[in-house]
This record gives sequence, C-alpha cells and structure tokens, in this order.
Amino acid sequence: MELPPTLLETTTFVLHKVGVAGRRAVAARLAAETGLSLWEFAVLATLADTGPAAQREVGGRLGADPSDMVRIMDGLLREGLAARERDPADRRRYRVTLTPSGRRRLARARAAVAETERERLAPLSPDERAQLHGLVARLFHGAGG
Amino acid sequence: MELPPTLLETTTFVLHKVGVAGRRAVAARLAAETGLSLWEFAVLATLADTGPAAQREVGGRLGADPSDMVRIMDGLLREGLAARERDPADRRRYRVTLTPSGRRRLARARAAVAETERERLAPLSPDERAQLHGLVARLFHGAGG
DNA sequence: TCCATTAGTGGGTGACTACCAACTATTGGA
DNA sequence: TCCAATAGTTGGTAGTCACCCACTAATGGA
Repeated sequence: MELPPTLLETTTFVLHKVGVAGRRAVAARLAAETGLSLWEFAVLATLADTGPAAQREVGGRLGADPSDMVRIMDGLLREGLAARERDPADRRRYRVTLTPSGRRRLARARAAVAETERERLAPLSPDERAQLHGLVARLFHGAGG
Repeated sequence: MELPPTLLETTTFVLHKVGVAGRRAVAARLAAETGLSLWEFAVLATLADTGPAAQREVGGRLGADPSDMVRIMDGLLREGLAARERDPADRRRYRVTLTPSGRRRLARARAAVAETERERLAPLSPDERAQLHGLVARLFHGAGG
C-alpha cells in the first residue's frame, strides 16, 4: 500500500489505521492464547480493578449496551470466570464477582496483551512509547471519551 | 465512561478509541460539507497526488478491493468528479482522471478534513501534534501498513 | 490460433458493532 | 397501596467493513 501523501499527512487517518491494526492484533492474540474476546477481557479487567459490581455498572463503565452486557456475562459465567448473585440489598441488581479461575485467566490475558503491545510498539524507544501514550491519553480525555 | 486503569494504561486500547472517534468525526464533517465519503475523498486525493491511473491501481494503493472500487468510482462518475476512458494502450484498463469539478470538491474536502483535524488535535501544542504524527507514522510503517 | 492472465463488474456473504423495543421482577417514594 | 423508575433479559435491526466468487472483455505470449 503506497498511500498518497494527502492521506499520510493526515494524523487522524494514520492514527486510525494504526489503532485498528493494533486492536486486531491484540484481539487475535487474546483469542488464541486465552479464548477471550476483547469485551470479555475488558469486563474481567473492570471487575478486578474496581471490585464486584452490578452488571449495569460494568456496562456503563465500558460504554457497552446493557443487552450486550448480558451476552458477554453469559459467556463468562459459562466458563466459570465470573459469578453473579442477586444483591441482597436490591434484588434487581446482580453482584458480579471475579472467580479465582477468572483471576488466573485475566493474568494470562494481561500478559498476552502486554506482549502484543511490546511487539507493536517495538519501533519506538521506551521514552517514545511513554510520550505516545501521554499524547493519545490527552486526546482521549479531551475528546470526552 | 470511567474506564478501568487496566484499559487506560494500554496504549493500543486508547489509540484505537481515539482513532475511531477521529475517523468518525472526519467522516461526518466530510459528508456534511462535501457529500463525500472517506473512500471517495481518498480516491480523489490519490488521483490528485499521483495523476491519472487505472482503477485497479488506485484501489491497490488504498488497499481497497477491486469490486469495492467499482462502486466508489460509480459514485464519483455520477457526480462528475472523476472521468474514465479506456486506456488506448490497453483497453482492459481505464484511465481515471480528476475533473475540474472533482478538483474543486477535493479542495473543499481537504479544508474540511484539516479543520476537523485542528479541532481534534486542539489539546496538543503544534510541537506535540508533530510529535504524535511522527510517532504514529513510524508505527504505521513499522507494522507494514 | 489457443490459452493463461489481467482489468473491471455484479452479486453476494459473514463478522462485527452499536444500537432499539418490549418484557419481567423489583424497588422506593407519593 | 399504587406507580414511575430501574436492573436485567430477549430478540431483533441497521450500518459498516472486508472480503470472495463468477463473469466479460481484452491482452500477449506459446
């Protein structure tokens, strides 16, 4: 692909290409090494980072539709990576928790993601990687998610 | 969206989010101000940057499937932004050219893209924008497109 | 002259994403 | 006690994206 200068000079364009390729790489490795989808990984990570939570709260954090959350959670339950029980204080809610098995799977997933990350960012020095992360993080927050 | 640290610390993740949001913003503005899709813009830009070319060559440069190129080109022809005639030297090929009208539309499109780019990258100083562009460009080439 | 190859075309698919509407069970306040 | 609001669930849609196959017309070399 010998892209024309007009496109190569557009930061947004290159950024998008790199972002999509990166996401694909992470998703592929995650699936191959842990059997998890990106959404499943995100949910497990959320549970680990913020503790047990209602299904809707997890979905809200990740920007996932409640109806999609159900299906993601179904998969995690089926594999015993997460557990859910009704919240005694409000029985409409679930209290979703990470199981020990889920915690182990998450550890493997983190490693897979980190490894892919290392590969993809290999052209940059550690300083540059930190720079890049800082810049896109600012854009991320600046754009309101 | 209060994303969990695990995801926020993953450069690939944030990069993807920013990339997709940026692309959407550019596409929306492009559509609103010029009626062009991103692919149509890319094709016009390619024709302007590299001169008249066969349909397949344009598609090859952009990484677009030949069958998709046909449909994109149909739209451009319908609006009189591009013209195609059979290449006399090899009548299987088309020789696709940019019309004056296409050139004017492209100019407007470039302005729309540049404006959106300015908005999206507003949180960064000019130096930082250049830095970001340099970093992602290296990743783009490093990853082989 | 025959045939493998190439440019362009038309029709279509499968994956993914992000949605939406309608429903049940439950809650908490009027 | 009644009811609006909420958590979760089910089923389904619409758009995009990147493909793939089969076909025609034309080419150029054996």
